[in-house]
Amino acid sequence: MQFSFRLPVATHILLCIERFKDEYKATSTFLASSVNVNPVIIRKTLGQLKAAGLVDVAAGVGGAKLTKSPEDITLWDVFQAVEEDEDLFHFQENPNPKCPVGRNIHGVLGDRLEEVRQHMLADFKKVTIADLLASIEAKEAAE
Amino acid sequence: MQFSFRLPVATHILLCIERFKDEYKATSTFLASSVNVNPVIIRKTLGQLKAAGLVDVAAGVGGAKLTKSPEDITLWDVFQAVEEDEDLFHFQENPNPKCPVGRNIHGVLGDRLEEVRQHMLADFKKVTIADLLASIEAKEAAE
DNA sequence: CTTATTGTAATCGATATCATTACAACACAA
DNA sequence: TTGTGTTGTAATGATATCGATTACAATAAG
Repeated sequence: MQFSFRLPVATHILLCIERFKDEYKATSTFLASSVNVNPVIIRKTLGQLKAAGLVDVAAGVGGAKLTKSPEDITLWDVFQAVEEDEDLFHFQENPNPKCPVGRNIHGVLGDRLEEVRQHMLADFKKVTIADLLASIEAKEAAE
Repeated sequence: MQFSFRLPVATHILLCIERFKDEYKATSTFLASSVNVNPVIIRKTLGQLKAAGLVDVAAGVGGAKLTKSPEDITLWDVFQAVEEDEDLFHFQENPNPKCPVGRNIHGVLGDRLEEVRQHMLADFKKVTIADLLASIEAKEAAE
């Protein structure tokens, strides 16, 4: 069980926009060629990033730009933009209310799992687009 | 995007086995009536917990028992028993190798996300079946 | 008006999950 | 030995989600 491609794809998009901002217009076709997914997927994801206020997309003329500096965009922003804000795990809707375990498990286990999720979100906040771009440049320079 | 029912169901099973160990034989039918899923799901999950060494299941005569004390079983054990040990997110298989972002994103972003996953697993280790049972008893006593 | 692009809907195939039925294997008791 | 209750497992079906793809109206600029 895994999360979908969406966070990695959205992150890839933001990195490409920033990395090539002075060289290429960031159209869905251009971005699709780096990520290697269908341009429609790029447009949908770009739509989510736009709704979250992370990018501006030029209708008609084409191209996307970041609305903030890459130091100010974290994986948390990206995750919130492309994933539903929901529990980490599914819970059985109707456990047996006559069983002490059944009638309390959602509350008790759900609380613990929500804490885990909050830690995960806090971790996401520690990583910025600028960090990732710096790591990429470092790797490029290394070899 | 969420993880499946499996961790909550498996946890529910372990809690019921322990909670009712002196009152009822923990058959798949009995457990199914508390969790409210099909007994076959219980048997499959019980099979995973058995493979992970967390329970003994009596073939033929029926019933399951914990192999360790509930203080020594954590959500990490349960998670490992029922979920694949894989990346948290899918990555695009073939990003463009001619693009500096495309050829480095898996390495760079994958590393950060793996750290997040390790933190999540560490969080799971902090919660035991005994903790959860204590919380349930506390809730029961409260009202 | 032409051109390139975005935004969006619709459809398709693939995959995963859980529910359910069915049945052989098994352990124990009468 | 036979009967009963149970486990282990295979097979099937319904449902949901995801990503790929096609299609096309709306948009902006020359």
